[in-house]
Amino acid sequence: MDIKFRCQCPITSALDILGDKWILVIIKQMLIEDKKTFKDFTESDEAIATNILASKLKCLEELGIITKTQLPDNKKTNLYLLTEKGLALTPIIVELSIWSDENVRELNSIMRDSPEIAIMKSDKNTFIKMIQENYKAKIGLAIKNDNK
Amino acid sequence: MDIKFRCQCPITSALDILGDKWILVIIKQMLIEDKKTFKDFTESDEAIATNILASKLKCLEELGIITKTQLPDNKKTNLYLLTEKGLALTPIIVELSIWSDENVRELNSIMRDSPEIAIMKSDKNTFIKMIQENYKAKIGLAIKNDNK
DNA sequence: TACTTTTGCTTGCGAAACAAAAGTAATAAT
DNA sequence: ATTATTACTTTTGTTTCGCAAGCAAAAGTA
Repeated sequence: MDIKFRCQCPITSALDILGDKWILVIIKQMLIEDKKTFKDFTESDEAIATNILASKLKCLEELGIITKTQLPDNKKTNLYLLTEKGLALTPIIVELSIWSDENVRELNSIMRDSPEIAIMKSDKNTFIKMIQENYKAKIGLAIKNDNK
Repeated sequence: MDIKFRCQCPITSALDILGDKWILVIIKQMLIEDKKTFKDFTESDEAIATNILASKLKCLEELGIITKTQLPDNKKTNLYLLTEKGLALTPIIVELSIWSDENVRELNSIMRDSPEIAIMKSDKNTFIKMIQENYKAKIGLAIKNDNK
């Protein structure tokens, strides 16, 4: 499962990792939809097939973008959590959000609006930090309490 | 060549358009590597196959992200240029650049550094505007002078 | 004017990625 | 002990990708 890089360009190299239909969707689900178990992901709106999910999670783990951990009192359920490298993708997710709001809505009639879009645009940096701090707080809880 | 949107999520909808191996690479080549003809693209480092290139250009045109125009004094060579919708992808390209510099370099030993990365990080917004203004100036020239 | 090259594609075919459904093995709940 | 849940794997397609070749129109050259 080794990544092949097409050339020396940093942007193209980023897309060698992120440039597919699912990787950034999975990151988004973890970051802002609170998904962290295999089952969480299978139940999302995007309806990813389980074989694709398994292979993408493995790939993300190998790249150091997520970690897979077991909880002490549950040997079945694995927790998939973003690393710092994964959290660092937040600005990209936010920019995708903004571009989509302004340029994709006209093409997708059923697209919902994000209520935070105005805040997001007016103060991008604090919004990014907010999402990241929020995520860190949540995974702290998840590990301590073993909650769903 | 109609796009199918997976769900109502704005981010996922953006990735229904941008989430593949080539779309953002082509945008990057136009935006910062000055590529604008079919031949320009085929000669790039990434070495895209011509059938993929043709289909992606068509798709981008249909989505209103690029335009295809002929020059008055050259009936053979088409010019592919970014629309405002395409130019609005600049922040995403810049964020990919930054994430790559910090997180992909360790995985791709042959990756080159961008000399502008420091400027990019220190003043993101002006850098984005600079790229966009630069592009607009260039296409103005290209249309007036019909230069290579 | 004829010829050669360039440009912008299309076609055909094999390989890889993606997708739907079913199956499995380990664990947890009843 | 039985059933359900979770996290996968396997199987069987389908779609996308990628290479090589081919081709037609326009442009350049003799």
